[in-house]
Amino acid sequence: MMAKRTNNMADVLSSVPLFRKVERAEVVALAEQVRELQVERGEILFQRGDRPHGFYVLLEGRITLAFPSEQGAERILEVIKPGETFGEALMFLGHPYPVFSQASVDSRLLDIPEQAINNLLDRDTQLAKKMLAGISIRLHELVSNLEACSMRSSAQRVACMLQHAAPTKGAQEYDVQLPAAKHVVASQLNLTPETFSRVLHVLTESGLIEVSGRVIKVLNAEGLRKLQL
Amino acid sequence: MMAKRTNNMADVLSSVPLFRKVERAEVVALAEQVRELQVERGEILFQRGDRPHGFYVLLEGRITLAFPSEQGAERILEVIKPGETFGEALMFLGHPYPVFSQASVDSRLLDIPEQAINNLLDRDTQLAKKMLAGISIRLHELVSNLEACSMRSSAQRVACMLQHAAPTKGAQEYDVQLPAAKHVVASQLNLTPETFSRVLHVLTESGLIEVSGRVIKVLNAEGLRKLQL
DNA sequence: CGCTAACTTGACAAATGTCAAAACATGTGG
DNA sequence: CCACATGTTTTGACATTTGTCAAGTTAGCG
Repeated sequence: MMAKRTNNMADVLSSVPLFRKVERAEVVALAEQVRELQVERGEILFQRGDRPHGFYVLLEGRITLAFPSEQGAERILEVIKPGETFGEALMFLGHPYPVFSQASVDSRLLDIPEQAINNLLDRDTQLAKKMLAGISIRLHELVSNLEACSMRSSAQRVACMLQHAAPTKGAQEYDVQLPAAKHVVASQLNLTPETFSRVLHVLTESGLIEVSGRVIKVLNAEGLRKLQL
Repeated sequence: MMAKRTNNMADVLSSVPLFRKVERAEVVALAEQVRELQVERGEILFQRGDRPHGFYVLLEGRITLAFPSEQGAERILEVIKPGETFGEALMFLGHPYPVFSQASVDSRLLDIPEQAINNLLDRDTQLAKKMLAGISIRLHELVSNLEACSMRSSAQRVACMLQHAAPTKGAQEYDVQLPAAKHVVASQLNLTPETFSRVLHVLTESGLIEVSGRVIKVLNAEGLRKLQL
């Protein structure tokens, strides 16, 4: 029975990009040590200030990482999607989490203890490289985020986001489906919902986009790009 | 003669924290592949948009990483000090640099080619872990930076910086020597020099600090902390 | 329908940036 | 040691951007 669970878990682990190339024997050993978690919509996985004991892999659902604030005006830093991992960096450092994490829908995830991954890193250099790559991506995203915050106006940040959402690079017209409620998108762009709404209004006035609910039709990608100047 | 150079270089490499525990034979092999660079004050090491071929270790001097901007209003992201490495993350990703790097004083550094480090990572798992830790620190700093930008006012950012500069945690009175010209510090805090100056003025008025040139005397650390709320 | 939550709009306030000028340092050559 | 030239910092007046609060409006959903 236990072997069954372990085998299932090993299969699940192998389906995660990070562990795809790890040898079966290692995955099985790892499977013994991971814990599967279920969290409901709205539930907090960890609070800012908690100490990490490992890192997480999201299997299903959606987890937001955000900075808390007294008056509930949180700033959403990142939305984790299935297959992605989070919390590795803090685990390696042993620092308390600077953000809190909350499930925005019912979610299922794996909790990988530090010990387990540390052992595995000693035996699988490919895994180490993958983790290096994974953290590097995060780092790069943060740099972009910081650049957006410090070098760009609200309209430029929105334009930038719309360009990243283009289906093909260079497309002039396309539809963007916002991945979440407008106030969530606004928070990721470090804007208030009001400002976000006003920016969309202005871009509409200029004939660059059309908004209907959560779908934004980009009419003139070139025009958006020019805003960036 | 060549062996001499290699040996010297190996010694230099071993003195860098990242390579301290790497075996002598490996360090010697690495030494063959690294290049030492000299850059003069003001010289640009790489531009935003350049493709990375490896990463850098700063031996001597000071390198700033900054976002460029048309009107020269660059935003300094980070100042690299001797012993530190930079550019690893972008190397692993193969993405063009999002920042440019400039020597703020005459500097000496090592250029480690991607190949070399990749090979070494396959053989030294301790090195991999160290690099993971190094990139994690960077990531954590960026998160803090982003939090400061998006959750804190100018005065709070300055107060936060002054607290980090405390010699011992909890000290109530201490001197802070600014590490660079005020406009550089301002840029790191994502402030204009004018705003920075005004903030220092306000903090002085409130009796929290005293400013004389590049030395700031903190009179009441507790008061600074309360600003943060 | 009617309720709730999401979104928009308007009037206003606060924070920060811009530009220009003055004050202050700092180093150099006489 | 002075006087000048250069670069840095401060100050003031003002513009701009963005946030805040309150009141609508709209849109889903039971």
